[in-house]
Amino acid sequence: MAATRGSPGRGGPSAAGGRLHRRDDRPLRHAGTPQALRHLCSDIMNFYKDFRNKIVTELEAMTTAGALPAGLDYANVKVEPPRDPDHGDLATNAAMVLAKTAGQKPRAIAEALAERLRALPDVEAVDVAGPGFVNLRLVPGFWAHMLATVLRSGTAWGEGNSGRGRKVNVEYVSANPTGPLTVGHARGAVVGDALASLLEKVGFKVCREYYINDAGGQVDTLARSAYLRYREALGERIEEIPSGLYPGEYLKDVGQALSERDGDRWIDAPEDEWLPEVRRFAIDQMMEMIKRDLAAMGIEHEVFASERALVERHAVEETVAFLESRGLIYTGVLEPPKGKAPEDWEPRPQTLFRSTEFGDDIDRPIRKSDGSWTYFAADMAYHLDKYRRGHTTLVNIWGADHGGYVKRMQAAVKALTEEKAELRVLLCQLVKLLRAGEPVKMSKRSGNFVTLREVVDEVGRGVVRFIMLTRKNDASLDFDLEKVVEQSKDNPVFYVQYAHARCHSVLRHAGDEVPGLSLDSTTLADAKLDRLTDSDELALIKLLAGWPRLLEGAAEAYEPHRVAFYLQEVAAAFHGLWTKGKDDASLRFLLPDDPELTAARLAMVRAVQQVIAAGLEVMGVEPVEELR
RNA sequence: GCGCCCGUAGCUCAACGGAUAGAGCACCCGCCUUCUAAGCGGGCGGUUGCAGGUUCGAGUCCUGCCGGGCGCGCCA
Repeated sequence: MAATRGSPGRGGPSAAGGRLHRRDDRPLRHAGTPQALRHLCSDIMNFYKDFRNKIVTELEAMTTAGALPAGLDYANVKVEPPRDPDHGDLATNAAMVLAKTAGQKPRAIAEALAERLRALPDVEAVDVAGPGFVNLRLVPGFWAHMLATVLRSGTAWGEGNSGRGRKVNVEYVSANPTGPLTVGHARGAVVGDALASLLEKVGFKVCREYYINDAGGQVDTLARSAYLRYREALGERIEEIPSGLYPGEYLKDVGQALSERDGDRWIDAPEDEWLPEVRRFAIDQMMEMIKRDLAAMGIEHEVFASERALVERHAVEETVAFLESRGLIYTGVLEPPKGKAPEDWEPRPQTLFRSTEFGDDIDRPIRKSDGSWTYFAADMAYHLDKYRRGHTTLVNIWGADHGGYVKRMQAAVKALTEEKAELRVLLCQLVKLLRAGEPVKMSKRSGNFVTLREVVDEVGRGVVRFIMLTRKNDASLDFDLEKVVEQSKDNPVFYVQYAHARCHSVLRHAGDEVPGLSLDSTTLADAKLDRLTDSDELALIKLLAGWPRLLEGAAEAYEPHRVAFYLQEVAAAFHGLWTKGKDDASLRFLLPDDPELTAARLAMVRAVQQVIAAGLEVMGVEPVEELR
């Protein structure tokens, strides 16, 4: 029953090995196309990149001047925020990285570089610290400028173009059409959907996809189970659901609907007559239910791919023929697994795919003994199909119980695409559903699990989506139905939403307390933003300025949960400032005696509100404007 | 037995190969005449499971152990 792909997960083992590396941005040649414009835009918005370019330029100048040898590799030169804000706004490791090949001491390179960087615009101070870090502090005016940029960019703030319009296929949920979605599926659903949004946000063309496993034995079981309910709907008394069939009560609806459509047409028919039709009917009903449940979560897939359709159009044969032509299919006998009860084991010749040639541990069977294809064979055909539709970056979101399936699928993708496509798999760990600390018992309706719908109906879709992103996907997650609706700082959903609502609260009051101010963000961008000088105000603005970088990093690592953590940081910084205004009235946002400063403060508040809203949008959570 | 994932404060978890490993909870001490105290500030708390290795630098990468989870020929 766990036989679905959508279990909870893990974030990315392959995070380090992914092919989504951003190359250094080249100077722009043609500014005519929208893409080029966007590229230019992203360089300006992610100021870390901008400064990295400037620093590399200075390093090249040092080479020209003879201070550094030629032919240095700048690939490892990084520009990033220092961990400790006291060290400045930007730090670079350039001197330490280049020291060895340059044959100079890191501190010496650092000093020379620092001297040059001091001359750059917007740079207030540069110093060398530790083993050779070069720390830059930027002028306050730079942050005022950044804040204005945030406001002028509006909801587009943070969008980047590291994806360069490349296609990415994200396959997620892909639950078997044998029952309603469960809480376990919810995690994969949310992780996949948020990842897709994240990738879109940085410029990938994303296809959201669902693979319907409608060809195996499980859907025959579904058909037989539904048939029983059909007879029940026609008045027959069903004592007990035989073991091996699905007992879930949701199938009563299917039986009822079938009886209404077909009457008693199948009641005396032999199984081989009714099964195909009942199966199709039941699958359709299940998929409608699943789509409704996904819609309740705000999830909509672009493509629903059917395993049965692949089989019926002989795509599997075609796929296997391709592999055969490459000499990758053979008949052989596998070794018995060690350490596993070998009781019913007997050596048996099987049709095998040489997945070991592509990194798998053993070769994998592609045919069952009844001659039909294994799930794996069909899945290979499916992945080839994705590739042929133009996707060279494939992402699958699976439950952790599918971990053993990853290598063979990656091997298959390598073989089928001749290494032109890459498959990355995110495994989602289990979700433990609790209520006030106690495990929640199974649901009768689903037959086994608490359904996603039940949970969404109880706590709301935004809460489900946010909580599912509060852990890395490879860590298990406790979902406590009581805690997640608690209105306290312990509840991250509430905490972030509260910050957003507080922003709106301030903006609502602004008109009364300081009349005549425009609250429009582009107007606020023209406020005297250099009047924001408090260290916590600047810290907040710097945090907002880091949103593009956060997005790019999260997308590159395939870790949508980082957005949730970032929003908690923004919320904390904002709540902190709020309370600071309680202690020190001069730090209040609304100051009737100083409309100019008020406008600047409101600009900051508006920017916080915008960034939180943008982050929640990536997560698929609706921001609330009021919490009372 | 083999493969994959995980192991960080008492608890739940962060940390882009970087500087003195960070939050929250719990515990202790503070902050509401004022924009939502549904909040904020401070204190306490660590040999990042163990041992090696690579690196200028390792919680992060590599190897080996220990502990936990998942998986391991015709289930999907």
